[in-house]
Amino acid sequence: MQAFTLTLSNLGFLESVQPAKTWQIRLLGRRETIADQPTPTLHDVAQAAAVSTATVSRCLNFPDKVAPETRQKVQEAIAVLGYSPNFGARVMAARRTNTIGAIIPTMENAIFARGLEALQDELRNHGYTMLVASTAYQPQIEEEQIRSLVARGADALLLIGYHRDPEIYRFLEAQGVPVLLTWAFDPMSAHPAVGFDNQAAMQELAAKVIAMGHRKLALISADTSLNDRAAARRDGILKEMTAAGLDPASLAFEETTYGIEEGAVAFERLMALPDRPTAVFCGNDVLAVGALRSARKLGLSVPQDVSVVGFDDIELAQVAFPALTTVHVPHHQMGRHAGQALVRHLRDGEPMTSTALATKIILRDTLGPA
Amino acid sequence: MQAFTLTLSNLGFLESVQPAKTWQIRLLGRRETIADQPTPTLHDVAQAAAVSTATVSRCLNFPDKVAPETRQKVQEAIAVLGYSPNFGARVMAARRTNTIGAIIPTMENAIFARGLEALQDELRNHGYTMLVASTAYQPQIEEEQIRSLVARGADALLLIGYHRDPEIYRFLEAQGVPVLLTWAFDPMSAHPAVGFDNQAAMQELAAKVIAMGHRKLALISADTSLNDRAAARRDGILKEMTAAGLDPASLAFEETTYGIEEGAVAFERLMALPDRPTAVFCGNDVLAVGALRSARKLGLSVPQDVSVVGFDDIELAQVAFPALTTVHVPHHQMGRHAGQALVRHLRDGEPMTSTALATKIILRDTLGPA
DNA sequence: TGTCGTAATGTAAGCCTTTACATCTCGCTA
DNA sequence: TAGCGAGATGTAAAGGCTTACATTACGACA
Repeated sequence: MQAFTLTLSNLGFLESVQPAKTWQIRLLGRRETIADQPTPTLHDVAQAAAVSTATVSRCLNFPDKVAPETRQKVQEAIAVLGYSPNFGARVMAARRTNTIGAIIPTMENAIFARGLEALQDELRNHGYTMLVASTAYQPQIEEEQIRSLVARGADALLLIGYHRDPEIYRFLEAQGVPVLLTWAFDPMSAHPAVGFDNQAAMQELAAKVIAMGHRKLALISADTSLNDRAAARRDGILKEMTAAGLDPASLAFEETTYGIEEGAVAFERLMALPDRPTAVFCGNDVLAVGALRSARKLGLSVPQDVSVVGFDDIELAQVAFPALTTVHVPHHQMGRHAGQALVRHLRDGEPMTSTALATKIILRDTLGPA
Repeated sequence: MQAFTLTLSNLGFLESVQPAKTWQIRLLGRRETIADQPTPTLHDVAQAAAVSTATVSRCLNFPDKVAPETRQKVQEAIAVLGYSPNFGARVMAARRTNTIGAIIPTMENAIFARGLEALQDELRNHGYTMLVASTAYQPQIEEEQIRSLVARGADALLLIGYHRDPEIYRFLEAQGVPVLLTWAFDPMSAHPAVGFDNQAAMQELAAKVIAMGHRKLALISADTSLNDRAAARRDGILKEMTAAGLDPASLAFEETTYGIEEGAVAFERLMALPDRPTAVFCGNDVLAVGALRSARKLGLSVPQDVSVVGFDDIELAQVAFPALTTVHVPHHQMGRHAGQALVRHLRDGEPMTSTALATKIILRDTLGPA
């Protein structure tokens, strides 16, 4: 496209010509440059290269299927015209998009970032594009995003956790869009998932905490009615408390939204309790870091005065001071596995496989004896 | 779609019928459910509602333009069939997507997360969808993502920083896709941007640091050849050093990739220098937090033994210990402004407006006298 | 030299919407 | 009662690409 568009787009004066015209172009809906150059199409390329549209298309999609000299000509034409295939048309004709949509609750806090980056990497290597959308933990935004991504022809969707309106699963099935769930793993569910058992992981941590002599426990969690991971983690604690002969009802429970500030506030409330807990579980590291900050402010030392444990093992955890004891989630591995499952399903038609990954407790400096 | 697809998708036995057929369907490329239900189209809805496709389309796009009873009928048909408009076809016919693409260097570290969330929010409120892609700081992945998003018909693009192959800007202009740059602001550039002056901001911080008596300065930065923000920040320090009569060449300079670990390693190298710096600038908070961790490990106290300052003021900064002195970037405001500029341009045809936002130095606990 | 197979290329249908324009139906007005 | 305008709906073209199928060219083989 070099010479050609260079010339054109650098004729600076054109930019001030006929502003009204620019507006009209917009009304026409045709995407054109200010110089009224319509976006080149396959057809234009074909003409420029003196071949048929089919050949150009093949050049783009199956380069081996066309003779080297022809390919050469076509590529030149593409370069000269600055051609870029129209995705919409392409999708419509081919009925596939090589696109996978990932919908996550939030982009803040980097909770999902690492796994997603791994997923994108895996998908890219196989020619798929990943599109991300976030929902701010709001179910109705999630539904909107799901519909949007489906309408955009996503070949498959990656969603976080199990909990959502059954209606949505039905819609997805009606639309024939495969779904892979992640960040959770429920052996009882029929939906394929690549994740880990939130409940078991938290239970294991709870066992460790209780073994340290803690009897007065607390939990700062995200809204468990909307977030199945949070609920499962809570249940893990409750289960272990029961197993250890503790009254599950004695768990001091704070529900809040994710955020450092929120974690800090919840922690303060907990510390103001008459029968102050000696160990505070946090639904994730972000909340835990808030709790840590709050403890510092209250003049409580961790873990001498109170133990704090998190979940996720995001970078924050090792940077926090004191370094946070938490549950390590294999984010990277999870993203990779999910990508592989998706690709195998889409490309090779294999059934989507579920995988449960192991978590690991990382003992750092915030858990001590009661 | 309720009743109908409910029935169909719940006829569990269908799932085991003719697996070979499923494969064939995939070959055909037609997205169908296992029960061979082709995805319903506008046409199907029109038939079911006994109206024309135009009417259905109007129902979807301009509900007021159709009579209430007709609308009712159509909506029922849509529900019964589980219809979802085909985005590709829609884009092709309407030649607009109401989609804005945002391409960021990374999703890790939450550097861009906050601003993006604000952007998405703003766009959503005006009926636009934001699509995010990340580049892992690799120019050629960025180019790929740009082309991909353009091909997908993004009505506009939001990119980070100025620095990229001029060829790309030409391509974008040839395609008639407006671009808004952000996270940077260069009054000299012709490209519209909503951001802040990285150089001036860092220079201001440098002035503060030098005023504290520091003479031996160091900088841990991202690759300045690929990242104009990093380069501008470095230049801000150099400029202030010159202004203060310090030799800019005396700045101990460590280039590394972004990451806590990387920051830690670079900091260690710096501390091993014969003429150890007393103040270490970090290109961003992530690196700074790494430096802090490293200092702790080396037994150096901050800011008594060495001062450390960051840039960005992401959440990490206030959670770090000691709390990090850094430059506050108005992420949220930036996202909102960017969204507004984009919407005004796209919807009202206004020229894209540039905005320079103010940064602010946040004095916390990591900067002390030399 | 005629036939055949193969590789390269061309032709044209079809994918699903939107929308300009045409048509129809009413209820009014003159 | 004829004529008119407004509102509701229908008709059909267009939009850019892929791909099944048709065609062509050409070398090999009998």
